[in-house]
Amino acid sequence: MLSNSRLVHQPHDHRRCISAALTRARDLCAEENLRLTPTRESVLRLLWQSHRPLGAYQLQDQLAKISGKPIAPPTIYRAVEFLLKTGLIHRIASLNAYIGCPFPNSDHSNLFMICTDCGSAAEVAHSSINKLLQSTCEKANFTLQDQSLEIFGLCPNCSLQQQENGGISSADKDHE
Amino acid sequence: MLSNSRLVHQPHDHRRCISAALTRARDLCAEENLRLTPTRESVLRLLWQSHRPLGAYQLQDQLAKISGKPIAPPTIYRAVEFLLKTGLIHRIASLNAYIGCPFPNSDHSNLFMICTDCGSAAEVAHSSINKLLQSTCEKANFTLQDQSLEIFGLCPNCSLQQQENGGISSADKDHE
DNA sequence: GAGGTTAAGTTATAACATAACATAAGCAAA
DNA sequence: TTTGCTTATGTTATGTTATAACTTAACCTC
Ligand SMILES: [Zn+2]
Ligand SMILES: [Zn+2]
Ligand SMILES: [Zn+2]
Ligand SMILES: [Zn+2]
Repeated sequence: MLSNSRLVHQPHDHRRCISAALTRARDLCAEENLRLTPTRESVLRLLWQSHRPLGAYQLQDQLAKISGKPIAPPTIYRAVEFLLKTGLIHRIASLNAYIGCPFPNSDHSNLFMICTDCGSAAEVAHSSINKLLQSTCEKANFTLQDQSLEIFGLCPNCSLQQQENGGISSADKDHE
Repeated sequence: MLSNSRLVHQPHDHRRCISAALTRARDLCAEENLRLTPTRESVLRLLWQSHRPLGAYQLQDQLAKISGKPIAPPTIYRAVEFLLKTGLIHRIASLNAYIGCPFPNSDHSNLFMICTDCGSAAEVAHSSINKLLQSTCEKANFTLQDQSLEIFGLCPNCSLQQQENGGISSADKDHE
């Protein structure tokens, strides 16, 4: 099981997450002759500012602030489309939001563990889940093409806090 | 594994699907003292007209046609909200669409097998997937609350047709 | 630097969803 | 059977997410 759950949900040097992601992105684009333009790179960087998924219009606001000029929705959606296609980010359908992929180019489960309290989302690549789904599909004569697995609950941090103080939200706390 | 995949993807007397669903709904609402009003029942019936998920505005159009008067979005969303809360339907996040639940009141996987060709969606309750997810969450100290599992591919029918004629879409064919 | 290709800017609008407030229907007790 | 409470619906407006269509600019190749 390839998981970044521990990393996401524990204090860590998040600058390293960001720089590693950007390096991976540059390498991958160089290899495949794709253009990681300034806009695309900015959107990717924004998505790596935290381990929480961001919506298109949050990206729009933040990019406008950074670049000091108004940004129209298509600009964001085009960057997002590119990053999705190259596998550098994922879309989380139940949130209408996007998040950086910690292991592009590897095998994927498209499984996300999303905290309903703090909003963080951890991607998990889990080969036994993939196998189980695959065999389920085979039994049903269903030709599997893609999957979207989103599970909701309390991340380790928020679980602990719930137990400790009886359920006071930590939604505004940040644990990058 | 409790699956209605076979039923969904094979020719069957679909009137029985509809009437069974409505009977279940009436019983369930009677038991729990909930009001299955005409609007709510109409929306449920519309969602059972086929095994394809319908969006809110498709429901709006169709309900308007049936009732002979314009219907505003809130009417649909309220009915949908009620049916979701009572477990009679599900939302399919990646499609922004809704579909009737074939086994309300049972244990759920919230797992849908969605055909990318004909659009049909079959719900599957799969205890080993649930167990696997549960144990995965436990290992990660993640407190599972809810899940949304959507897998995409070709249903048995469309798989066959692809093999036979080399990939001509059957999106406009109906196999209720 | 001409010409093709890809990306970004711009404007408008489609598609999905909810807020807020007014009205009506259902129901239980006075 | 009126009163008053609760729940459901009607109505209008608006918020949120996503894309269409067309123009301009940047990039790359020859
Ligand atoms: Zn990924
Ligand atoms: Zn959390
Ligand atoms: Zn169900
Ligand atoms: Zn099909």
